[in-house]
Amino acid sequence: MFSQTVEYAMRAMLALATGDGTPMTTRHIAEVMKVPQSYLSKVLQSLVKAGLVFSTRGLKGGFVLVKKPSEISLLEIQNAVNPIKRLHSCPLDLETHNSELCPLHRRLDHAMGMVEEAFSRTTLSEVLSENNPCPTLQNQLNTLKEINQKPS
Amino acid sequence: MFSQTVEYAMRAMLALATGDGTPMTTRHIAEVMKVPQSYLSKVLQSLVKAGLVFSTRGLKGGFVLVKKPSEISLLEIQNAVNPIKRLHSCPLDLETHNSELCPLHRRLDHAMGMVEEAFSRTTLSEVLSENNPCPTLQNQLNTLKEINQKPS
DNA sequence: TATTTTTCGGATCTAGATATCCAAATAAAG
DNA sequence: CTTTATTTGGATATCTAGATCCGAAAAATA
Repeated sequence: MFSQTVEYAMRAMLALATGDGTPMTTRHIAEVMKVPQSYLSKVLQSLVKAGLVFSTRGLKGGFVLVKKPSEISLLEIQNAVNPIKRLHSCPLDLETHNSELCPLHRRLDHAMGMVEEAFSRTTLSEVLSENNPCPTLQNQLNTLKEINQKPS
Repeated sequence: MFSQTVEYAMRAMLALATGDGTPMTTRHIAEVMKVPQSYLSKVLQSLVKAGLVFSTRGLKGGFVLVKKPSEISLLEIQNAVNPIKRLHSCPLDLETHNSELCPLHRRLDHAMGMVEEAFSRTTLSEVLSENNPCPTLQNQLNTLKEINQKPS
């Protein structure tokens, strides 16, 4: 139901949210978050264009978040790479600008609205703050933190 | 967010729900519901395979609902053509069969769950029963009823 | 300045969703 | 039995998401 690109974008943003302010490279994010590197490169470009991420080229370059993790919602990420298209008029008759939706599309739009709202209420820091018995993602993030702390 | 195929399937099921028990042809549904006929033909085949619709070939043939409109939910239609894939384990580590999801995928799965529930609570007859100031879909359905009533 | 590391942007490839077309099977009706 | 109307299923075409590759631009460092 959610595109693969959105999944990758959210993983990448979570990775960046564990950062310390120094740029994080595509390669690092890709390895730890298990995202195909060459495609992640495109996803990150979208996030830059959307204004969620700042990039610097060259040696010691990479990506950092523009805002604090507590100020970035899942909805912003979703909309940056794959905007949710809410319904404003019945697709059966696109020419009339009716303010009301038909019963079917009111239901469909309402479902999208629920997702939008849930995503808008969830921030990156909220996701990161949760202690979870399922270790998979947490492990990836911890690994990333260790890599960041080592000057290598 | 919802596939075009799901949209077509729901329109077709609504059309069939206005029927009187005599088979309705692909062409009729396609014209009134403004769905590409040749593609609708494939969508209807999916609905038949899923057991939601019964088909008869030949002259006077067409499609009828297997159950009453009040017993058919939007979720059944969605799942017939494009099943919602709930998350049961973190996609980052598919091998472990963890019962718990990581914080990110718990959120994503929860959003899908809300949609599933909303769709499961909505039946075709519920959608049809709503009076709506926006006429578009209602017009299509009324047109269809008139066509059905005429022996032509 | 030369070297190294990185993002950027364009070209391309692949797979799946969307869509079309047609011959074969099936059923009703003359 | 023939004709007509219909679904079925296969082949195929088109479009978009997902994914890869590479040269050019940019930045740090020696």
